[in-house]
Amino acid sequence: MKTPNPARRSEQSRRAILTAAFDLVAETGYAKLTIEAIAARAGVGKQTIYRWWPSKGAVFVEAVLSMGGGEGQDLSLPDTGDLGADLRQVLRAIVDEYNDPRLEAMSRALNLELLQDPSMNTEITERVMGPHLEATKERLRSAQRAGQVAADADLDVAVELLYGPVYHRWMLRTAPLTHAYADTLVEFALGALRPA
Amino acid sequence: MKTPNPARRSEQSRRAILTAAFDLVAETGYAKLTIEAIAARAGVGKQTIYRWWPSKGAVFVEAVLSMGGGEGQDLSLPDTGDLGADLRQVLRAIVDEYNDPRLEAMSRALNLELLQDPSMNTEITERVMGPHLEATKERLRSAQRAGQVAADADLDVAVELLYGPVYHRWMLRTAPLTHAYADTLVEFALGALRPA
Amino acid sequence: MKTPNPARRSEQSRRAILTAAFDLVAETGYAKLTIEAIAARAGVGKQTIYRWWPSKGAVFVEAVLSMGGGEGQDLSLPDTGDLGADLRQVLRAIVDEYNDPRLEAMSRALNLELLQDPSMNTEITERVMGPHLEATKERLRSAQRAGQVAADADLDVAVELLYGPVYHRWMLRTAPLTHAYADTLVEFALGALRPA
Amino acid sequence: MKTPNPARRSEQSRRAILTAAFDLVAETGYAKLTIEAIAARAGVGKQTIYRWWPSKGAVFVEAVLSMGGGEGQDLSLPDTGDLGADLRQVLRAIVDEYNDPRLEAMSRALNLELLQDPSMNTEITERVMGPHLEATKERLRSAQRAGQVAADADLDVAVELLYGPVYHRWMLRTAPLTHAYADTLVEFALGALRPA
DNA sequence: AGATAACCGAGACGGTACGTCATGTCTTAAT
DNA sequence: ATTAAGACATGACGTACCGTCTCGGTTATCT
Repeated sequence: MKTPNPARRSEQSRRAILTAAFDLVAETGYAKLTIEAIAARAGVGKQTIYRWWPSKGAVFVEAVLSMGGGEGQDLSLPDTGDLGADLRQVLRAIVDEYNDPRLEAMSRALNLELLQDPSMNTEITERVMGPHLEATKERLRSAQRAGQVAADADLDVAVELLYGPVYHRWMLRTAPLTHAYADTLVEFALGALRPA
Repeated sequence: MKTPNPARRSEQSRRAILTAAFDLVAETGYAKLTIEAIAARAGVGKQTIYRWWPSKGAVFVEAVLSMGGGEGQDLSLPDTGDLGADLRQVLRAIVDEYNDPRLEAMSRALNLELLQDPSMNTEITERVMGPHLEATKERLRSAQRAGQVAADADLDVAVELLYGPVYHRWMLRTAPLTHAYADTLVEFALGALRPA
Repeated sequence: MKTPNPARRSEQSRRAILTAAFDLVAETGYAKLTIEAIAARAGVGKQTIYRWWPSKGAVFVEAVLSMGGGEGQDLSLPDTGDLGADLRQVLRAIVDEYNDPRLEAMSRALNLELLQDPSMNTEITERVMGPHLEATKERLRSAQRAGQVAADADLDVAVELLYGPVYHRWMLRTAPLTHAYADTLVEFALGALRPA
Repeated sequence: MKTPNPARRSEQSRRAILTAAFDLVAETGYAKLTIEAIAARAGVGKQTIYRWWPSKGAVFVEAVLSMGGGEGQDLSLPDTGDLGADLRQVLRAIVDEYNDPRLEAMSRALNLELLQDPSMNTEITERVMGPHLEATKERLRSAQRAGQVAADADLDVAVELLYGPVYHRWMLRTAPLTHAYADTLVEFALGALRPA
């Protein structure tokens, strides 16, 4: 198994493959996504996929990254001074995303890959979810400076306090994800984080 | 396709299938679990599996339920009067479970199935995870009666406040799951839930 | 690799495969014969072919045997008492076969398989060509009894003296295969075999 | 597709390719000979092969011609005056060649190519086998002049009478190729060819 | 001497077929 | 009627080569 030379790589094929993968998931679902289908749809030989990606999961993750927004955008949270309002806005947006079937399917697929292939973990966590978590942490840091959040609060945990419950409810479908739920969560979080 | 008659079902085959499925996951991982492998290991015809279960996920879930503890046991939390201590004990136990490779693999498989097959959701959520959530809710209700938790707190959300973060951290592997982390979580939760 | 159980074998699939293989060679030539094409044409899974035959060559040979006349027929040469006339008739018939594009293609394929796969040799030699050689030897034996052939002549070699040259000329295409050529050959052979 | 300019052809690459092809057949057999393997072994780009040869068969034939003796040598048969002795010597040598695994493999490959690719026929027949046949014909012609062979005998057929049977027996493996067999063949041939 | 072609090595590309694996359906014999 | 056994059509897997197609890097002529 010799390693291919990236300099000679066909950018056209690369894009065709990512587009095909992304569209196929949107159209038929991740379960029916196959390397053969991607290759056929992209008008590409299977080997071209196997040459550059280790698994269909890797193709999909890269497709999501390069299609869905990409990495160049600004993910930072609003900072109006009203921490509660700002967090409510973000959590409501997340709830909305989970309620959008299209985005929900992508999220489902991403999490599935996370579970299936540990080697994929870093890729997904750091590049897809990480930035959002980091941005939220930044907003909390700002609030900390403003004295709205306890100075000694562990902000990594604080972020999980906000997102963990939504994630839990989404994964387990224990109850519907509503704006009211988002608001309740923010209220709880503020209670937990408030300075002594 | 006629529905089979459960009265004539071979209990011996049923047990052999569940045992085989459980052991195979433990030995080779859920990814390599196949109907054919289960049938071969159990010394059973493939049809016997297809006759009684809709998918390999269903076999696995039933295997986990019947092997791993089952449903007959008492899941209720300790109630020493010290809510913080009781919750810490539970969260630490959960953290320990996630750190046990054997149990972690099972949890992984269960969540994977959850993501893959929506029809499996009720089964898994209600029978595997539900009881734990319910027991925790019960303990919180007791604390509520004791005035340690705000009377108007939404206990469903309160439970998620405890488990959501651990779950989030486990799934995303953002940071190690430690007892200290469990304790921090309990502290935050108590802050969020304390009466006004 | 477990050996399959011939009792459960589908006779219908077997015939469909052999027919498909035979027809495909006739239509597109042996070079383009693939297992996939046979399976597709026969409406059969590839595995069903791999289960029962070791190679496409084996399928083809069995196809030729079961289609092209089969083994049940009488291959014995005419015995009019005039050895020369009888042999001329046979050699002319062989020359005609080699000149028939359809039969020539089959012969080509058979000989190709012979060269390619030594394990196929016995099968082809004994079941396809052997009977003809044996029948010819039988006719020569009769001539030997009639005193038309030297009593001590090695009949195996005698048979090769007749067929070897035609075969050589056909394979190497050194010159056209005509009835006159067949006659010349018989004349030479009679000269070589005549009693002292 | 423009025709390349032979003047600029790299002699070094040509030799490397032929050597690689020849050695690969000797080492792994003709069946496993691929253009890619030749190119890799020769340290040559695939295109260089495709530029100068129409098929791997053509490469191989040229390799055999340029490696195995070549065309410059004297193939003429001994002419001691004793036709039988001279022919026996030649046929025994041929039998020995067929019994040498190395040479046998080459012969196998050559005949396989003959069968597979009609366009290769002239090349192989005329350049590899033709000279031997012609030399033998020349020896017979000499014998004809000496009155040891019938004046009206068709010498093309006479040559086939000698080589056809050996070839037949080799291809079909109907019986072992021995010196005794070679001698018998010569005896038969002399009987067939003797003047009336 | 400098330009400019051709060939060269390397190897990526779209394809086709390979031989294997698992799916879910089916048939058979036995219990 | 259920079972163990396993053949079947289907479809995807990951690999091997095919023959074509760029790429830069040498030659080797031809201005």
